[in-house]
Amino acid sequence: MTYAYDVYEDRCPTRLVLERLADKWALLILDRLEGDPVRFNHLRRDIKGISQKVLSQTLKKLERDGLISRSVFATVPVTVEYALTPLGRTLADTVRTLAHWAEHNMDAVLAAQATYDAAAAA
Amino acid sequence: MTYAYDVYEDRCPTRLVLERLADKWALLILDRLEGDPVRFNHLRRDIKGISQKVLSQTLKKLERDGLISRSVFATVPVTVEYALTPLGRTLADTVRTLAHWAEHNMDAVLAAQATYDAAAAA
DNA sequence: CTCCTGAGTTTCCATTGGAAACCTTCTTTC
DNA sequence: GAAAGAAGGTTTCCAATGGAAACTCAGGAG
Repeated sequence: MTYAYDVYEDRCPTRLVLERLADKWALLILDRLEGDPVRFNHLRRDIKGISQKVLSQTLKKLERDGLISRSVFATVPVTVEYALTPLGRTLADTVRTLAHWAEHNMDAVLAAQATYDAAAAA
Repeated sequence: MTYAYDVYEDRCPTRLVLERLADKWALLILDRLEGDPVRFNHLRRDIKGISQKVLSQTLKKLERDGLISRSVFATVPVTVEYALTPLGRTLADTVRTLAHWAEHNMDAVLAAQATYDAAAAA
């Protein structure tokens, strides 16, 4: 089965979706949302280094694309929970693998960098 | 088994690797390099819309991290081939899944966007 | 001579990203 | 009753990144 879409094509709408996923913050957010829903400030604390602006922007884009859902609860102060949608859940395994690949292969990457830099300096 | 690295931590070196992978051009390049080695201008033509500057920069970074290899052949004009390294090959399945997820789910994403935009306009 | 190809580098401008301050509503603390 | 705090953002500003296009260099081909 072939698809009408081709991510190698400029101007294909899939490119826009790829740009959404090919973002370090988006990947970390999707990874973090596996499991129970998480509140805004909880995400902000867990994903160290993300700014509120970028977190807010990224959540909005992921919600628009149907990957996550946003639920508001009328508590005081108001509580907002984010969670993966069924569509977002289809990405969970892939995102987890990619986001954590670095943790498993960091030593190999560091060794490669050292070799490369040594050769470049020579 | 746990790892010394944690991609949720700011300042963890894995963050740098995640930033490398979380890039639309890097993903498309890695995906395209599955299979036989590919030359610079061939990549440029296949990955529509990439500029020479960004292609060159991205290839250099991926090479430094040990994910791809660069081979120069003394033809005229000189030929340069890029290929996945064994380390890069460990990412092949994940990258392919992520890069092509949009192709398989584009209709669902477009529907979600339409719903979101309609609700926002109301 | 001039043009063409492969593999880049350089230049320039527009968009994006991060840091930090600000906003709003309600509650608790002094 | 003034101030501070928590939740969930928005706004502002500057620096870094991204894309478009031109330029480089070497060696053929016409």
